[in-house]
Amino acid sequence: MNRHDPNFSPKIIDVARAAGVSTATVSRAITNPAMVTEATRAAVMAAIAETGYIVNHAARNLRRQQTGGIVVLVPNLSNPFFSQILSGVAAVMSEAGFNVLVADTQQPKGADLQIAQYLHNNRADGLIVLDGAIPESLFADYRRTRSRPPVVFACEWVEGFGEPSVTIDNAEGAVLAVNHLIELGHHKIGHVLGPLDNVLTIKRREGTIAALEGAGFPVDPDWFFEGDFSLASGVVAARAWLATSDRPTGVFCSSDAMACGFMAELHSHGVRVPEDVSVVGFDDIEIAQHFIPKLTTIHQPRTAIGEAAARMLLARLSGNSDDVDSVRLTVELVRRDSTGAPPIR
Amino acid sequence: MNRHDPNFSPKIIDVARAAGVSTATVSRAITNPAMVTEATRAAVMAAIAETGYIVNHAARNLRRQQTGGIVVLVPNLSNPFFSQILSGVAAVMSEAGFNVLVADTQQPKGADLQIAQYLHNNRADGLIVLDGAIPESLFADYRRTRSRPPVVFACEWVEGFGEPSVTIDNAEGAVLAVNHLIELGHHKIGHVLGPLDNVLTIKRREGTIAALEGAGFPVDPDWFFEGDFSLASGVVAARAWLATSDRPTGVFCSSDAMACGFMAELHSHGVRVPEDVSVVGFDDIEIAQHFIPKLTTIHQPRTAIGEAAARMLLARLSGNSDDVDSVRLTVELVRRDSTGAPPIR
DNA sequence: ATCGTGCCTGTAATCGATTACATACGCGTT
DNA sequence: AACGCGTATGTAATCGATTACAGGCACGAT
Repeated sequence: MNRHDPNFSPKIIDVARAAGVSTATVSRAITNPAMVTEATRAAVMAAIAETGYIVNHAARNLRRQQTGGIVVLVPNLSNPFFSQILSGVAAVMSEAGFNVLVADTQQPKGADLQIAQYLHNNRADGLIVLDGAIPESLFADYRRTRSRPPVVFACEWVEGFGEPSVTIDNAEGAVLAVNHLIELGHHKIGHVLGPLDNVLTIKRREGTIAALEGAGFPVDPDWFFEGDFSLASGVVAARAWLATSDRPTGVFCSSDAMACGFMAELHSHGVRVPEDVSVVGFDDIEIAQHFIPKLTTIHQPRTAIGEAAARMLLARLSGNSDDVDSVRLTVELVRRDSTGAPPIR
Repeated sequence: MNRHDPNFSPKIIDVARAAGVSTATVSRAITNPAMVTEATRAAVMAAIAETGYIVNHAARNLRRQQTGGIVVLVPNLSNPFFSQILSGVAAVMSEAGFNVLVADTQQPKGADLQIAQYLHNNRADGLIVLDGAIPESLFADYRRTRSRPPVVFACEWVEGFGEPSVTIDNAEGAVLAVNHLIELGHHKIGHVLGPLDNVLTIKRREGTIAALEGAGFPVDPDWFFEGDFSLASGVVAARAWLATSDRPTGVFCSSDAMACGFMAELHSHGVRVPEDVSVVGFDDIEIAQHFIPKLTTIHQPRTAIGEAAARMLLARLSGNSDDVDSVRLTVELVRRDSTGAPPIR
């Protein structure tokens, strides 16, 4: 195996020889150009081009005591909501030269063990966590060491965990949604929730109740339907709504997916949106503006969330800033066709 | 920094000492249990548990001349279609102990360079490529070396590339869709295509034309609308359809997203589906069964595609099988509410 | 002329696990 | 008793880049 062998992959020593310098100089020319002369740098760069050298990351990482990658902990990769955040993360991170690893936290097979590994040690230099439901127990070791990789939460977070996060104002979003219904004249307002122990569910419910009470409207437990953010659970909620004797005329769903499932099921029972009932979603996923009717919803900037989280992690990795603070991005109401005045009864 | 320092992370030598053996034996006990005595193995395992040892992957990878990871080249991460395939890949790969790296092939910033790196060298042990539109030039180096990482295509592929793939029978899917419309009595059948240079577009168009010609029906170029698989392009196609004087009564869209955009736009112009026009999609994404009307479409097993691709790559990585053959998974027609008899004119 | 200072470069140790090679031991054969 | 063979283990080289440390050189100050 020499330089004419098609399998030959040049090492730093080959570049050094070609440039007539030492390996140390080559290394410096690559990672810290200011340390070498203009002339040497040029010679090294030429030698690199000539030999077709590419650094061996395993060797670099071993020596530098890092991994060159960050991992994103995603609950349910196949959910488009998360994949768009992942997209933002990947854009920023791969530009910064980091590998982006993904791990699905809801994978049945030993996901916990895998997550523990990522949290604990040397598979990744940092993590971005999109899942607020990581079991406490997994963090036990984490808190104990000081050499733990930095964590940034995005979207969801773990209350009281003490690591920075990039989130939106979920309560505010709910307030916007409910106030919109109130302004349209609705008096009886319902809410389709996500999983009860989910942080987003909790905040959005708080906002919903606050807006309702602020306007002096009833908060009827019969009008709160539990879901899990999925399309299918929106369908289930619609059936519950149909089975309610005194139905709310406006319904705020805690995700667009649930709103779509909700509307789809109502439609197949002959209930019209917005004539019979108004529906507001949350997220503004792509389909929202193309659904029939076009869905009024709370827009969250998903790609921006991912990018912000990535930049925050980058800041923490570069070390000079342990003072990174949590960021809260703004949400806004997007009025479309799924909301209107309540039916005149 | 000793074993009582909270930053101390045990090395293989610490385990070796704790177990009273050499590092070589520890290594063997971990990776090749059959090579050591029952008793030694137990002692090593106990020592590992006691010390809390976790292997340093950078060191292992350096020595083994591998990276421990595979990369998935995804065109547009935020597309739910791809993220679900990614999900299947991740499930299989992380269970097999591989890191799963993702890279978006459509990222503006030097994506090409990044892809070239992945193809060329030591960032990944293998790749799964979901994008059939990777520029030929990037493969130039790849073909030249024999030490290249194995590649498996999934969904899309590069014609004549000579690496195995996991695909569906796209032409067959199109035939199923068109025949369904024909059976319902449609005579004038249109087709909304993806990007013209896309392999899926090409195969699906071939199937469409074959089915049409097989039934002795006209293939009218005015009834073929170019799109790009996105919702937005479905909207554009609908406008084109509306502007056509002699409109097809049945339209087969090459993706569900386009079908939804198509139907949404028709709806806002007062055209009813399926009364005025029947629409068939392709993919069977989650929203298809909840859209209004529920979308008749061609189902593809996305998670299964990802899993199959991952297993195929695993087989190639384990080396013993350079004889892995391409796999073609079956598609099927799912009849829902967006298709019906053509209008009586 | 001598010394100090700063800049650039080279030598060699280092990161931590794997594995080629060497050794030691036990046991059955001749 | 000597030998061969197989199994289990240890010793030390190795993967390839980074970087601590040690020169060496030029230039200005004394």
